[in-house]
Amino acid sequence: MTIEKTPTAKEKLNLPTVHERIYQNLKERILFGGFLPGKAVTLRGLAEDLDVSAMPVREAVRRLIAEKALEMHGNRRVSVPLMTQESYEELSLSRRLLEPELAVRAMKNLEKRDIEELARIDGLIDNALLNGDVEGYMRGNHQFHFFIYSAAKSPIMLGLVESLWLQFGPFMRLVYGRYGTANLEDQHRQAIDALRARDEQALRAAILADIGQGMHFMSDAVHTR
Amino acid sequence: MTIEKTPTAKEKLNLPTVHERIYQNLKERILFGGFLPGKAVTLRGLAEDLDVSAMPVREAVRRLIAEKALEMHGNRRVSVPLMTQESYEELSLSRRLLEPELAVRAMKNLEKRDIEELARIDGLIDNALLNGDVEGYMRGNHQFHFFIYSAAKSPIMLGLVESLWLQFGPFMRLVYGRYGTANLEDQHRQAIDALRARDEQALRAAILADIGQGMHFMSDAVHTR
DNA sequence: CGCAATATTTTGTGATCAAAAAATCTTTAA
DNA sequence: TTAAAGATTTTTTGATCACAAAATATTGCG
Repeated sequence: MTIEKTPTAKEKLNLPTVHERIYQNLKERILFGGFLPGKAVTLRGLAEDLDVSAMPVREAVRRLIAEKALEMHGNRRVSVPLMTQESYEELSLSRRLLEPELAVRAMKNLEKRDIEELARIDGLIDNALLNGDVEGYMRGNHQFHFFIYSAAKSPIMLGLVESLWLQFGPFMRLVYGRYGTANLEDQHRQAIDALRARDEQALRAAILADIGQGMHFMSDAVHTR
Repeated sequence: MTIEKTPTAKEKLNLPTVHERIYQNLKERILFGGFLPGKAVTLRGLAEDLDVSAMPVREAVRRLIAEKALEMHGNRRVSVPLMTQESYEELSLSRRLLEPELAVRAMKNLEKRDIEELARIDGLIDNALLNGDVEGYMRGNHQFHFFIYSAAKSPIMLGLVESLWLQFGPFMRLVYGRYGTANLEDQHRQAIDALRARDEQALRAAILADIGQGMHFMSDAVHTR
């Protein structure tokens, strides 16, 4: 009988390194509202919160800086970036350039049951909207888009788009927290229909429309200050 | 009389931190041919080469991994990524989506004397091509493009494009090193003309043509293996 | 010779600490 | 009271080390 290597706790949870775990933790908070724009971030502070040494926090934070999810100032302080009109405009344009393309590339890989899964996620989003559950909406919306984009099997473009989402996450949370989710309507159905029909043009239009609504909502906030 | 703080060597050279200096060093090597695809990179090895401790090397390497300039494998080893047909295709598409847009955004900020500077850089490129100076060509080409793109004052899009260039740099160097630069023709003049005429459509076409030639040259190499 | 088992070396990871830089608080003088 | 000067604290940065995991080299056996 061969001796089975007993899986360590690490392996069970699929969390190979500490800095990776910290990275995922921080990324979630940035994407779904744990960190608001302007929030100061210190290595020591995070290390104490998360009960680890400064080293893995350092690696996770530097990675997020490289991904533009955090910002390092001239004085070496780190914070969650504020949204400016210029940044907002660039993010919006970049999304419109990349995301429809990614969706089209995904289309040929999305089977019937994948589209059912998307419909299920869309149901969760509707629910969150009804309940005014901002975090739930943001999680669902992210899941919906990246379920599609991941199917494109285009890791380079996916990485570009992930960086964009990290950059507007905190601001989006701020806006929805202030104005609520009541005015949001679910724009995902057209995308689902387009995927079912395998209609490339309709899919592009649907993704553009969805980006348009989300970003337009933020556009108001960035202009009125 | 006030006591002037004597500027340290660091400040003179504008190299605030060690890891920043290492980062710039590695980035140059990746962009212009110091590192070829597949090359293994170790923290201790680089630290010894550069005569610093492992720590700042670690930060620089992790940053480059986040920017997709280096690749970390499942076994935690780091290397310069190999080019695959899929990667090549994604890089090409991403460039075609982003760079013309960036050039158009730059156009309104490029004055007459900026365009003269571009013509000067283009002259250097011609020279390098004549002399079969691969590194000189790559440096000039990079300088030409990023002189334009930087004028767009669009840091987010610029960051996306920088990541793309880091990803094809090593492979481009490999290809040009193998096939020479004789077959390359200078495609920059149309871009300069379009900028002079402030013709947006012509500028888009010129940037697309330049991307097309550079990437097509690599395309041959990635298919024939 | 071929191949599996074992030993050695190499390498990334995480903790700890000293030094430098920046921010904050305190003091002092007009 | 206010603002500049000085002292204190906080924070990042870089070096060093122990440890674990992976790769490589060595040994031993058929």
